[in-house]
Amino acid sequence: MPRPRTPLLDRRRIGAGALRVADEQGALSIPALARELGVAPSALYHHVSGREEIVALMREELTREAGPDDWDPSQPWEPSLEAWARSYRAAFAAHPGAVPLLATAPLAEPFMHAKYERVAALLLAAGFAAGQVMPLINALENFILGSALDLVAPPVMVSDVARETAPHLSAVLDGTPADHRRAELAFDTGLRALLTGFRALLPR
Amino acid sequence: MPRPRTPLLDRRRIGAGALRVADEQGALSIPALARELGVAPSALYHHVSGREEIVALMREELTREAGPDDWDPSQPWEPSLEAWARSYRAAFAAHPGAVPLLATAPLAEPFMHAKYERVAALLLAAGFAAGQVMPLINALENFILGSALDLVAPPVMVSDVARETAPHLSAVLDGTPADHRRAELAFDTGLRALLTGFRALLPR
DNA sequence: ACCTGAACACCGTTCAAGT
DNA sequence: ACCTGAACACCGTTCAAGT
Repeated sequence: MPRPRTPLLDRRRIGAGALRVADEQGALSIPALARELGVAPSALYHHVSGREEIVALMREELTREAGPDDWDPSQPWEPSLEAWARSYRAAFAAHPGAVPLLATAPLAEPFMHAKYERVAALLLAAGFAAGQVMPLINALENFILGSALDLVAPPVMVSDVARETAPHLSAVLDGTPADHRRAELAFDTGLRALLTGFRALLPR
Repeated sequence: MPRPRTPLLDRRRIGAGALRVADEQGALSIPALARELGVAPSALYHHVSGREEIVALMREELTREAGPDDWDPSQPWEPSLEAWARSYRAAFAAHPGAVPLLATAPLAEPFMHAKYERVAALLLAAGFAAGQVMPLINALENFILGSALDLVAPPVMVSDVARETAPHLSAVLDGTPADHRRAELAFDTGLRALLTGFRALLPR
């Protein structure tokens, strides 16, 4: 059935479909995506330039699902920035299978400008110098990206032999959760530390 | 020439060769690696189980190049931890083309135990609680990983149209370097903030 | 034990043909 | 404009054969 009266595909559907495929299979292939969308692989190339653009559409869809950042700009900067970081990471956490594909580049696409604009306004209003703001956002983003990858990291296993040669490592690992709370704890710890460090930069 | 008297390949050479290929081509393929090493692609499978293991060998080689962490354990924890983080990231920075391949998982391989052991010992000696140490290391590692990816991130471009809709973003971008110093600055800023935040966790 | 060369299934992309 | 089906170059991996 060539040329259906109402198009089977559009960029939005492609992005969302790719995200589903990556979620289910832990990887993305064009044939798998075409199957998911009920079309032939070649049909996709009428809407996107190639695989790379599909991944960009996945990022766009992910951001959409993260929801609007509707935080109140009159609120204090710290809880607002924290909420932004958490929702950003939560969006990744909702798609663990897609993380290795998506967390390899910051969401520096045009549709992200609105988000950056609000964060920049927030930090400027908080009293940070203009030259400080972008590095701060950048650093926080790096931490979030790395923490997203940490969501799908294999657990650190210390073998019994290593127990003798690495007593301190063994000791600190014993006191650390091995399940999903490990990554949560690392994220919480780092986020808190970053915010504390940011606060110390403000004039008093 | 099958079965040379002295083997053409070993795991060490494979890891180093793969790193060179990724550096030069920005990607790794088995045929390209085989060409680099002067063998047939199938020869590789006598030494590694597959592509995934080759990437693991690349990480191993990267760590080797980062050099031994020979910091003095009697030194204060903060400059030592900072030096560790910087050398870790510098290893990535030396192989920008390989970063997307390598920065997707923490170096949680067995050969990393020695490194973790020393950092754990350092932080315990500094007075951090046993339950705090692993989350701290984990958080720092996430930041380093994200910062490594940032090394190869496309520059954030704000078009002229966006200038009107995103005045704050435009303002803070004007005060930020667009070249390689952008990523340096973000890393320095985040690292400093993290260390400050860590310090605040210590009992006084 | 270590390498080659042929072979296989699969992938991303292109393009002529159909409506 | 939008989809199909055939086709192409390429990739990761396997395996029999050679020393």
